[in-house]
Amino acid sequence: MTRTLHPDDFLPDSPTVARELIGAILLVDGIGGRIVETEAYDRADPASHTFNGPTPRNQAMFGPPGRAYVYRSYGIHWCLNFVCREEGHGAGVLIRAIEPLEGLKEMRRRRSLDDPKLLCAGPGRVGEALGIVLDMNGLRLDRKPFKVLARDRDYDIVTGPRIGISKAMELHWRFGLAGSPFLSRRFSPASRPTP
DNA sequence: CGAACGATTAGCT
DNA sequence: GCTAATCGTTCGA
Repeated sequence: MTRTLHPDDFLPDSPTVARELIGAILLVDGIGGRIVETEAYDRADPASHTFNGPTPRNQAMFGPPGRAYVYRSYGIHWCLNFVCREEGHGAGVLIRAIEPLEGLKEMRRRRSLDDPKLLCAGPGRVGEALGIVLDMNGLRLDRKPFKVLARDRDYDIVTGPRIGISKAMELHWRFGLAGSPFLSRRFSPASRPTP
């Protein structure tokens, strides 16, 4: 039995939410799959878009929890985050990789790619496969076009430093489903499953 | 107003 | 492993 996540489920700190999201199902207009990799960001976090306070781009992250924060990465890719904490805090979770389960045909068409292991293995790839666009910025995650279902059981989780950043490398705020073939990158062998 | 810089990816060595 | 591609955001002058 699965439960649709409610905005209140996103009130805890972002590393806690990022960990809870491993194994959850994310669908956009019915297309998507199981979340297998996430990263947490917080206001008091030099690597976060919100570190220097509110700007036009990051306003959604300072809005209420349980909403989408969509941003353009490297002028090319649309990346999806889930806003966490109480309104005004500025925290969120980046969705970095998904195990494709629903709408494989449409995802393959959007990505011009067959290999399911590469369809959603990275935040930009997730954005392309799920059809994320800027119009979705700020939308509630418990309403169309989104559907987010809580994980149906416990999963073994691995952690490590976040990818593609140069600050706060000491924070191990990247979370992954242990052994998943759908990760954007392997976790360091030194990273061990956590309880 | 100009310029540097990315929470990345694909393609090549 | 290395780098070009590509453009909106952000910050300093």
